[in-house]
Amino acid sequence: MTFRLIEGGGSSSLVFPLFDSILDRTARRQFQRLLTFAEAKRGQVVARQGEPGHELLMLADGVVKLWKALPDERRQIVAFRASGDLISLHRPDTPWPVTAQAVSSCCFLKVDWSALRRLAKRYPAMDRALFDIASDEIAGLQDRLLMLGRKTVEEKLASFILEFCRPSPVPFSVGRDIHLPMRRSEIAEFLGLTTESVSREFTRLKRERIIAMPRPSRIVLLDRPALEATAQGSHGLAERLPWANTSEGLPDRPAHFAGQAGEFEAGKLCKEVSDR
Amino acid sequence: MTFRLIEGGGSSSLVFPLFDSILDRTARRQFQRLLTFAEAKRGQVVARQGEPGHELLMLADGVVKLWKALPDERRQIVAFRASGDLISLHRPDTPWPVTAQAVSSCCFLKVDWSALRRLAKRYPAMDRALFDIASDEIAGLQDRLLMLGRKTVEEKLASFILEFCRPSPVPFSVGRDIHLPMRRSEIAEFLGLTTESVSREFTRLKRERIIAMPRPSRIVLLDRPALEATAQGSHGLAERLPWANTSEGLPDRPAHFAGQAGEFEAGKLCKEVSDR
DNA sequence: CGTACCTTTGATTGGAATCAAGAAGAGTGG
DNA sequence: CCACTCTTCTTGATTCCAATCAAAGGTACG
Repeated sequence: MTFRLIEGGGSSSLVFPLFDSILDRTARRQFQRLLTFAEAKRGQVVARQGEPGHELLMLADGVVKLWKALPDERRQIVAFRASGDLISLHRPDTPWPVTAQAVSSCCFLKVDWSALRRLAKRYPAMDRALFDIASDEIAGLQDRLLMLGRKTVEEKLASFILEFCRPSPVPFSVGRDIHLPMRRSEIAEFLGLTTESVSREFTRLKRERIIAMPRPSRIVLLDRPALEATAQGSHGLAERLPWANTSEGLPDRPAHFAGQAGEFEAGKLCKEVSDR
Repeated sequence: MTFRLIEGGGSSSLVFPLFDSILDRTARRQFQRLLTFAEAKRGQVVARQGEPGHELLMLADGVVKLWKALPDERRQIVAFRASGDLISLHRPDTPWPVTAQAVSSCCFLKVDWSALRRLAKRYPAMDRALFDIASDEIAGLQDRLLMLGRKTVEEKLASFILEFCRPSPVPFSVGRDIHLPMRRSEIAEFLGLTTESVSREFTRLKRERIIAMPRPSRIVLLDRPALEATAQGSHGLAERLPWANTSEGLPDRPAHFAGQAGEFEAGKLCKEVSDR
């Protein structure tokens, strides 16, 4: 996939997929003037947890990892970012909630939050777009919670591999040959595992002809359905409970609400409640 | 804490903490007209994963759990919601990414997303408020990822207890006596553990005089500092590495960027990149 | 071509899950 | 108010999956 940051001609300048569709010609030009360009090499810390976060960072090329750590050296990678992604979504007035570090050579664009908000005042669609992006991020994080909390090693790794070949504008793929820019230890820190477990599971998938690995950083999908089945937890092939009936004793009702109180009328309904 | 939904008089109507501060008198009245009231008893499903999510739900009283499940019955509770919270933040046009189920008797308010967005067009501050809320949600989820991926049983439970006594307008507390509306199994599904592990750990904290439990659903904090230390992973009391020096071989630089290219000038910088 | 890091593989340990009862609450109806 | 029942919570014994410990290939890079 080719990502063209800014065209030389200056005519049909594709600023950033993010705001491109919602801004008109004038706004895009204004937006561009706010941008600052920056680069980082593998390993470099782009933003540190706790530091003030006045700027919105947009990754133009490369891969970045976002992580948090405990007092000892245990680390959890919270997300990987690829071209086109915003690096982090946090309130302008709050410090960075994570540390952002380059996994491969990166270049990105910076915008000052205050300037962006001034612009957003005239183009409210920007705020809505930001909310939509944040919502997608939330949905992704929720999926990852399920993965971290409940999946086994094999399910975790299968999910991981699939996550990086899913959308059409694939971040790391060339044909059916996927390039993994991150190290085993980084995959492990993303999945809540150890390097050894990741490695062992890669070998197992290789042995079972589900993937091939010409070299450690390169993956070829041989049996995508099998990988998808593994990711969802079809261990051997048994146990396939219809998961609808697991709701602890509650009648499996189709409707949303049973209480379904009538329409709410302002000033009429006076409901005072205290917790317990 | 007492939460007054709508005052009878109709004068100083406190709609919802969420939008109350950013809307003027007129807007608040308009907003109120959009609201619908609903209730749910313990165990009831309020919204089901996959169903269309045209409505924004705001919890007025009670506790709700949001969860996802794997094909087998493994479940992960993604969040608990208490009075004043939005139940879920997802794009208006997408289905519910989680299932929302009442943990205790609840009542809440519903707003149709389309109507809300129409209103937001005239009061853009609403969109910004939504983004801020979503950002907070993201930060919380990131913390939870670290917890699920890297913390031990004792650290998880300590974190959990602290999470429900932190903010001043405490959701479930009365004085120093905290009421837990959720069952052990629900705590386990939240922490990525089993019921037994949760129970065992509660007993351990009790034995070590860090908490007391007059009855299973009631907790008294006896030694908050000890609990906080446990939550952050101070096992015995040893190992207290300065975590700054863990960055894999990268010089622990204070600055953000080394590349720090000069100002970006539109139409001048033409950078074309392809992944690898 | 050597060196340093990364990855893989093997042997062993350990922590949380699982399996299995028992104890304590909560709710019900007499 | 008190049996009776059902659910939830606690505790114990055992198993098993992934972490840890340890060492031997591979890869990349100067």
